[in-house]
Amino acid sequence: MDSQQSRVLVQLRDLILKGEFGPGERLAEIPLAEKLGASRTPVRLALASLEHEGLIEPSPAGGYQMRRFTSQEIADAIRVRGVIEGFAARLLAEDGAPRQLLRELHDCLDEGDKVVNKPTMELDDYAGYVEMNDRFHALIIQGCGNASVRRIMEMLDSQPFAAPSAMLPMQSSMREGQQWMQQAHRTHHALVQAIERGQGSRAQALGEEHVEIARMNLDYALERPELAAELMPGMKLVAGRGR
Amino acid sequence: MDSQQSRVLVQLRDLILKGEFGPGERLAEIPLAEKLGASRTPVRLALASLEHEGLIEPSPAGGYQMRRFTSQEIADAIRVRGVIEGFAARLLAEDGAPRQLLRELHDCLDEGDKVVNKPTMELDDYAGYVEMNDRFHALIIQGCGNASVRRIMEMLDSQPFAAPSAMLPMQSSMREGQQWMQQAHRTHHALVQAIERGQGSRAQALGEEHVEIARMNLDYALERPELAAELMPGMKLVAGRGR
DNA sequence: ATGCATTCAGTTGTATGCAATGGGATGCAT
DNA sequence: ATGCATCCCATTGCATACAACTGAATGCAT
Repeated sequence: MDSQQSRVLVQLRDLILKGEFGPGERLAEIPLAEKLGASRTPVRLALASLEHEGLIEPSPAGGYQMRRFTSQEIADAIRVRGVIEGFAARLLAEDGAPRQLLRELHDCLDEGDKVVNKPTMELDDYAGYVEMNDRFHALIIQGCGNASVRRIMEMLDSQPFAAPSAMLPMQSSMREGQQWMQQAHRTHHALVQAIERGQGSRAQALGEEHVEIARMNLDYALERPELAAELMPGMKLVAGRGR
Repeated sequence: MDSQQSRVLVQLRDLILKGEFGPGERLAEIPLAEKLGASRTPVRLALASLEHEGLIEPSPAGGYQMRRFTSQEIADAIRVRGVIEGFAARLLAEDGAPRQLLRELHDCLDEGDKVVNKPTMELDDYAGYVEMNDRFHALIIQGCGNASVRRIMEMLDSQPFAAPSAMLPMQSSMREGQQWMQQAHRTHHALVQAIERGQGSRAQALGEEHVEIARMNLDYALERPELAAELMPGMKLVAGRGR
C-alpha cells in the first residue's frame, strides 16, 4: 500500500526538514507536484497533513508557506515533552510496569552503558546511542498505556528539534559532549529505578529534568549557527532569538 | 473566506458529534458530498482533517469509518488535560501572571460565584456557567505563553467529551449536580490564589485534581446510558467499558 | 512624476472523469 | 448443502480541466 499520498508526504517532509525551503517561502502546488512526480491532488493532501503537523502554515493569500520557528517555541515544546514523559513515567511507577517492559528498558540501559563507558567514541557509537535513546523513550511512552500521551508525543516528535534525540548530533561535536551523554544516561538509570520502586513523584521530576539537556543543547546550537546548519540542515528555519 | 472546505468540515464535525453516524459506520465520500451539497474534493479534505483530529479512522479497505471511543480513552484524555492545565497554571505561578490576565480570571470567579450561590439554578444559569468555565480554562491555557500547551489543548478539546465543559450537561440532571459545580468552582478560586501567590506546585496539583470531577461525571454518564444519550447525543460512540 | 485604475498572469479552490482495487454476491461443482 | 472461484459493482485514489481570486505590473490621467 504505497500510495502517492504517503510517498509525497514523506518526501515533502524530508525536503522541509533538510532545509530545502527557506522560512516564509511559498509552497506552490504545481512546482511541488512536478518536482515530486505526482499530480496536485496528492500534493494538496500532503500539504494539509503538514499543516496539521505544524510544519507549514496557511498563507494569507491562500495556499501554504514555510513556517518560521522561534527558539522559544522549540524550548516550549521540549519542556512540554518533559512534562508528558514525566507523566508517563509516573503512571508506570504508580500502576506498576509489566515485567517484559522492564526487561526491555534494562536492555536499553545495558546497551547505553557499553557506549558511554567507552574511552573513545566512534561515529557508530553515537548512531547506536541515538537509536537506543529513541527506543528507550518510545518504550516509556508506549508502555504507559495512555492513548492521549501517545498521540501528544507523536505531535511533539513531528515538531523539528523537539524529538528525544534531535539535539544529539550537536553533542558529537562538543568537547563536553560525552559528559552530557553520561549525565543523560545516568538519568535513564534513575528513571527506571524510580519506576521499579513505585516512586511516581520522583519519576515525574526526572522526566522533566531529563529534557533540560536537550534545552542546553538547543542553546549551544543557537550560539553556533554555522556548525548547527552543517549538522542539522533544517536549523536555518529557526529564528535566532525569537519572541 | 467561507470556502467549501471549511463549511463542509464544520458541518461534518457537527454531524459526527451529534451522533449522526454509528460507531464503525463507513463514511463514503459520494453520499456525504450529496448530503452536504459539495463535490467530493472538499469532502475528501474534510475527512483527512477529521482523521488528524482523531474523530474518524482509516478503513482497512481504504476510505474512512467512524471511530469507536472507549471510556478508557476518554478518561486518559481527561487526565492528560489535567496534567497540561496544571502545567500551564504552574508556569503562570512561577513566571508571574500579567495583571490584565489576573483581572480577567477574577471576573470569571465573580461571575461563577453569582451562579453557584443562587438558591435555585435555571437553564440559563447553567449555560452561563459553561461559558464562563470555558473562558476560565482558555485564559490559563492562552495566558501561560507556551505554544505547545496551546496546540495540545486544541487537540484534546477536539476529542469528544474531553473538553473542559463537555461533561457539565450531566450535572444539570444530577441531584448533587450543584454541589459538584460548587466544588469545581472552589478549585477555580484556589487555582487563581495559587497563581497569585506563586505556588507553582500547588497550582499544578490543583489543575490535575480539578479534572477528576470530569472523570466522575464520565462514570456517572456511563452508568446511565439512556440519560447520557439524551443530553449528549454523541455519547453513543463511546463503548461502555472498553480498553 | 506620481497615483490610481485596469488588466493580465499565476495560483488556488472546486468539480468531474477515469482507472484500479477490494468486497460481495452468485453460480457451479463436489 | 456447502465451499470455492469468478465476475461485477461500488468506492476510492489520482489526474486534469475549469473557474474564481489575488497580486502585481503597466498605462493613463492629473
